[in-house]
Amino acid sequence: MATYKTRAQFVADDLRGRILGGEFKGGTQLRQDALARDYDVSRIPVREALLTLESEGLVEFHAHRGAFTTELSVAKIRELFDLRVLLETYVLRHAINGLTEADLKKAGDILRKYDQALNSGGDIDNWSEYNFAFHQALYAPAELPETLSLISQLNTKSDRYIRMQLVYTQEIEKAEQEHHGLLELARQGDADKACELLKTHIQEACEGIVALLEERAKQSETS
Amino acid sequence: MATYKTRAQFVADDLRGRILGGEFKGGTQLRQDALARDYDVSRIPVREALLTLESEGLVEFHAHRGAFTTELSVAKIRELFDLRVLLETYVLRHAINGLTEADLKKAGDILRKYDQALNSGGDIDNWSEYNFAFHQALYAPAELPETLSLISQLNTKSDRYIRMQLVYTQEIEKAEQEHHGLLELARQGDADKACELLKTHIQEACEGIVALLEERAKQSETS
DNA sequence: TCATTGCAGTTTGTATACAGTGTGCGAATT
DNA sequence: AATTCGCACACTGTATACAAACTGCAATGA
Repeated sequence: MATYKTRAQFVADDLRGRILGGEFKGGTQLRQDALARDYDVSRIPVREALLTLESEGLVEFHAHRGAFTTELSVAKIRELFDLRVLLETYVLRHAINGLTEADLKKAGDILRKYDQALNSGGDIDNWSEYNFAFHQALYAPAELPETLSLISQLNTKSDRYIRMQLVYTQEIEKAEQEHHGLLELARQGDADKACELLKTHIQEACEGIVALLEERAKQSETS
Repeated sequence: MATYKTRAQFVADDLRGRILGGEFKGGTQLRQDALARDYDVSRIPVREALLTLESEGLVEFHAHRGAFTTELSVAKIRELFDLRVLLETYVLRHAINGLTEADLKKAGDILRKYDQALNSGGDIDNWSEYNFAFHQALYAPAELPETLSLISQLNTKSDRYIRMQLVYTQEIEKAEQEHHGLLELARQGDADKACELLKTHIQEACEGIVALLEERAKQSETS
């Protein structure tokens, strides 16, 4: 969370993007030496970056065998999304109370920017950022930084799968509509309905991912 | 979470204990060189340990100025305890459904061991471990590993303050009684009452800590 | 007197170097 | 032919070494 950029942090940020972007499938070994050559740094900042990613749950260390990208089971994905429902409805409820015009405008601006990017054929990397930015903007007025940090953690862990779903299904438009709905309910101050919508928003994404994963599992069985 | 022990992990574990034990007050600088000499290792594992502790929220890095122990504001403490209520009642509810005799016995055993340690004048370090072990035993049957991990995070962040409260007030006996009550309600399968008790158990601890901190703030003002 | 600049000392962040441990392949044995 | 042993290689984990950056103090100037 430090505001400055060490080499280690640069590597961590870039590597996170590569993992979330799907460049490394689950369980692949990340060799420190190779990564060090990739980024033209020594292995020390690479190790530190890997440790950071370990704490984020994207990577696991094994004794004297180094770091491997993690892969989530369907059960864990379900658990993560259930947690997201629990925590995000919790903050949304808190946020809606103290929502100002400025907050609504900010969230609306992000949403509009995102609409534009979408219409002009924006790609997935941007989508993740916009999606996260919108949710954060909506949650920020709750002034619960620790909670937001937890939510951010959960998102990081599941982001790979969300992107996967977006690539293979056409869920983006639907998510977009739900975002507009969410913003409208927030504007009206209807916390119950907003939370209900948020809940189904998250749960449907989860089910989409699970369906996709199980279909894949079947395919690799028969092949 | 790797199961093996590198020097870095040893340092991290020990240092965590020292921070939580109150050896370093909030905001004190942790010099890598000094720690390296302390543990008779080079600065590399020390740095890695500090990075681990940073991800746990016990330490903060500042640009070219190294690591400092963090200090929580009253608002953040309240937020953390509110989160604990939310997450712990959530898992307790799930756990109570699938609770077996073996689970109850395990939790009971821990509680008994803890009673013994308490009667023979056990100290605070042990208390933290026992307390955590008891809660984990009670929550484990929920089979929600990610959730338990989040709860564990929250506990780590607030553990310093819990210990402080226990040192300065005589809350241990009360907590102990509540633990027994919790176990009994779990045995009866009364999720509602158990969650209610857990909620007040956590909230009262929070209020105790906040009262203590505010008293201290007043004292340092007048002095 | 107070602010500003420059320098020395200290500490971090990283590169290089090295020792220990796991891995995989081939030889030897049954 | 299959299994076990051993050796060479590869990679990790850590120590040492070095450069950049920050801190604090002293000297200078207004």
